[in-house]
This record gives sequence, structure tokens and C-alpha cells, in this order.
Amino acid sequence: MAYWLLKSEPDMFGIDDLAKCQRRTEHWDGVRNYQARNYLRAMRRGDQAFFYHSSCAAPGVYGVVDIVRAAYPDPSADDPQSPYYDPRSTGDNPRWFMVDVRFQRRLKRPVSLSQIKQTRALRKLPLVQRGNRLSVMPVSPTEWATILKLTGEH
DNA sequence: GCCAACGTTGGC
DNA sequence: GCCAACGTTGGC
Repeated sequence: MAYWLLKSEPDMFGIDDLAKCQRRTEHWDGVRNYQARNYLRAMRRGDQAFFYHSSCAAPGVYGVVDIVRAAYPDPSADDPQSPYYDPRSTGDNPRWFMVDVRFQRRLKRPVSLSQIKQTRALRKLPLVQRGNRLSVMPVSPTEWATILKLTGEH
């Protein structure tokens, strides 16, 4: 099983929105960056991911989600009405993919970006690397455990 | 709102 | 293939 981190702007879609979804499950669609897409495609059912809130007053890790469906074509790429529309992606040759994620839990104590930056064991996280804007990134088992420790949950 | 950093686009 | 221009991300 692998670990990941998924960014989202809570004003658009936060961890609490996911908890309110039917079956607490939603498509993680709209990813339009090739590196992030490749990570999406590497995800397997049963993987876990941190739900990270970005572009907000207190950026950080707020919850844990389960990957409940591996990558499949993102239909918003084919929808001219969608902000994620990409005419270069076609039905028989899809360019963009999404996974399904299910709410697992909210962290009792979120782990802030500044905490993450202050933690030596997390220095290699793409999240805190200079200029990094990846919205989907891998998290090593050690990093995963380190972040959970920071929540005080163990 | 500012701005640094980055990815993408498109002319050549 | 180069690279300037542009748009986006995201912390502050």
C-alpha cells in the first residue's frame, strides 16, 4: 500500500465537503498537470492519502482519505462546459484521469504547513520543496508516520 | 493583493 | 528546439 498527499482549496472543496458526499466518496477530478496525473495513475485501491488544504488561512493536513478506485478517465476533460475542459483529450484517447477517494477521518489536530516545514524528517516532501506546486504527490511510509505523530494521535 | 516560481504555449 | 510571454499556483 502506498501513501499520497492531495491538495485542495477548502473554499472550493475541503475535507468537510468530502465527509458530506454520498457514501463519503467523490471523484478527484480536474488534475491538469502531467506529473500529478502520473501519480494519480500510480495509485491503487487501498492506498491512503492526506487531505491538504491550500490557499487558505491555515494551510495544512486536515484529514485522511482512502483511494477506493484506481485511475480512470476524467470525463470533465470532454465537457465543453467544464472549467477543466481540454479539447486535446478525446474519448478514445483520454489525456486526464481521476481516482475516487473516500473520507476516512478528520485529524483531531491538523498538521500545519509551518509544522511540516519545521520538521527535519519531512524536508524531502515535495510540498515543502522550493517552488513546488504539485497537487498530487507521494508520501513515504516514514513521512506518513511522522505527520501522524505531529497530530498527537500516534 | 502581491509576487516568486513554475508549467505551458506558440512564434520563429 | 529555443525562449519570451503568459497563466496559474499558493504562501504570505
